[in-house]
Amino acid sequence: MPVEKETEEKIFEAARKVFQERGYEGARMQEIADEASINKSMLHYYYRNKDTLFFKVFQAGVKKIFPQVFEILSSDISLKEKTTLVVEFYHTAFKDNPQLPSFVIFEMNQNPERFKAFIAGQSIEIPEAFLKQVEREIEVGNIKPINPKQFLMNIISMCMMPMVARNMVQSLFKMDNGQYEDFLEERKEIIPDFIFSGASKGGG
Amino acid sequence: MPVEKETEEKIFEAARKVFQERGYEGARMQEIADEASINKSMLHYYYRNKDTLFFKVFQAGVKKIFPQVFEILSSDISLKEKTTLVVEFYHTAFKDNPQLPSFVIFEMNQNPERFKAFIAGQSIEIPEAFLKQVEREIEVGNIKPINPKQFLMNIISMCMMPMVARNMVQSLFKMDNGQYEDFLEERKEIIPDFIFSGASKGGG
DNA sequence: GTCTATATAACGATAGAC
DNA sequence: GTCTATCGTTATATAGAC
Repeated sequence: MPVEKETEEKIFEAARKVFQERGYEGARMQEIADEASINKSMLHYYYRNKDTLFFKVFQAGVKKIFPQVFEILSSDISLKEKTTLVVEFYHTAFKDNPQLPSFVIFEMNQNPERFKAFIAGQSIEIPEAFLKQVEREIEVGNIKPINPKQFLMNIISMCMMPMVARNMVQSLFKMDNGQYEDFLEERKEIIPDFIFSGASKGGG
Repeated sequence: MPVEKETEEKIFEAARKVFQERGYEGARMQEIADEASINKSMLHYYYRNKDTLFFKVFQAGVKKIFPQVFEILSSDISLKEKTTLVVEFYHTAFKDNPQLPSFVIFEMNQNPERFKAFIAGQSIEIPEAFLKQVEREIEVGNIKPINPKQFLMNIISMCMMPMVARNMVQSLFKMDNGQYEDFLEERKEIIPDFIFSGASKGGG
């Protein structure tokens, strides 16, 4: 059994946890080593320095947030079905590490230039097919006129904001962890309904 | 003219900028001093240490985000009017420092215990009157049944997410600063409409 | 590959002259 | 109040034995 691979993965997993919890600046190499139960020097042996290790973690994080959603958005199903699937994805994908969205968003704000190139390099791009589909649904008269990007923004916002601002909202709503998880679970049904029907009983 | 007050405020303003840009861990006392064009020792003379200075900045930030919104929410106007006012508030209040929401949310996630007491101490609390109003509107039949907290969460999400995740969204949508500001401006009208009418043309 | 020991640099904070 | 000089600590990173 190759011990190298095991240690390398242990380090990565520990780094993922610490970086997501504390951010790049707040993370300590020593804490990562402790979390992985290995010697601090091993971090440098496997991943030359803090920057390299961080970037691997960040990169993996981005790949967990975008590609699957973009795949749903470019698939050949109705707008309503897409919405439901996207909402469901965001409410299940981050159950094991709820801090991931917040981590990626914050680090993106810290260093926009650094990651613009990264996004451009990967095929991380809003699917043109989705934007066209929204426009078509408007022309046909199924939905009301709206900028397709605004439509998408509304969906993403309602999904991610409660995760990104979890501690703030949880404090304000005076909920414990269990109650907040129920709150999030409830949103899986509420959001698609809210998007397509709105709040008014009579409709638009 | 009392020079003390001037210097103290210059420091605070510089600290606000640097903390909001880099976060607590990323902020450097030297950078704050440079930003304020004063000697580094002055930071300690006026605000004992980094923690004290940070807390003052954070505290001021929280007070810019919540009280005014909660005042709107507890005022004696219709649900639709409240929604419009809240959306408008969030889209004008942070034009001078767009990073404020992101800053408060991130630092809240970093240290939840530390600020729960602070929130409890201040009268920062979801107005009971607002939640009751939503319930009443449901009973009367003006809006469809929904958990009032979910209703509020949807509004806040659609307002704040585009600011919090600005660099991420701006990269994905390939917008420059001007285009993104137009995008945000457009949301002032879109969000209230989206909330009360939804996307479907026929309504709910 | 894994350890101990240490180099090197940066940061927050203070002392003390003016 | 404001400055220079410096202390004490902690962080990343490396050298070198095993």
